[in-house]
Amino acid sequence: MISSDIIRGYTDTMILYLLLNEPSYGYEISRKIKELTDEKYIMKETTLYSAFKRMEANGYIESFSGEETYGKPRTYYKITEAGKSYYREKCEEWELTKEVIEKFIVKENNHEYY
Amino acid sequence: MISSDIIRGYTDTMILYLLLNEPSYGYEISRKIKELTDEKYIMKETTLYSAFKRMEANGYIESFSGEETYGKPRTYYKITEAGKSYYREKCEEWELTKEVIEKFIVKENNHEYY
DNA sequence: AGACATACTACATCAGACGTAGTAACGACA
DNA sequence: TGTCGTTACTACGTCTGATGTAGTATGTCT
Repeated sequence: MISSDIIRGYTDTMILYLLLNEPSYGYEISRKIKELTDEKYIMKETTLYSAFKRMEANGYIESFSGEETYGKPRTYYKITEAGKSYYREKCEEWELTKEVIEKFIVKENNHEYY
Repeated sequence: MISSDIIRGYTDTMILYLLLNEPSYGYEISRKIKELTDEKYIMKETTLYSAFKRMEANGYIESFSGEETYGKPRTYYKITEAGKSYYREKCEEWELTKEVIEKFIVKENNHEYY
């Protein structure tokens, strides 16, 4: 199980990735994250919905209400151009972050050497 | 430049890595991190020293005062067995975290496909 | 009727990273 | 002698993202 604090700063990226090709809504995104990660990461509802608010305020996503509903009426979100651009930045940043952190990580089978 | 919020949760790991083979102190660790990452990450003093406090409280490191000094007297830190064990856990966690996040990352040259 | 899935909102808390600021000892240099 | 640069910290406050707890509401399934 992953302590979600590590993921801090990448929840937005995860959501944006799932919005790249088509609009979606909270519950679906939540399910997709769970599936894609084989349940290794399950995003909390409050985390998800506060990410929506934050990202809409930042202009990365736009909401609209969908008609076809199962349960309560849904709010759909679509990614904006600013959102795509932000997503790309985060992907670049990730490569850098990974590079930095891995300087301080010893791979599993090498722990014996100290 | 890396926004340090991403690194959140791994500053302790970085410090522990540098303490694996020998005790060290604030300024030296700070320099080593800067060097190792080619200045891609520079740990802030406040971040570093509050990490020391936190980790000592958690029993991951132990402090002792060193004699040979240039400038003000130093506090040295050495890693404990609990610290080594925690470090190993963080390394494992990192592999998992990386795996999870990378499901949502598009590599640089593939951004054209959406 | 009650469980369960869907679809949220409100409010409070916590912790880690950071900003700002100040203290202090020593050497080097002018 | 003064002050600059390096070393070596401490104190305090702030910000933000993630989380906990709780509640509301609609529909389907049994």
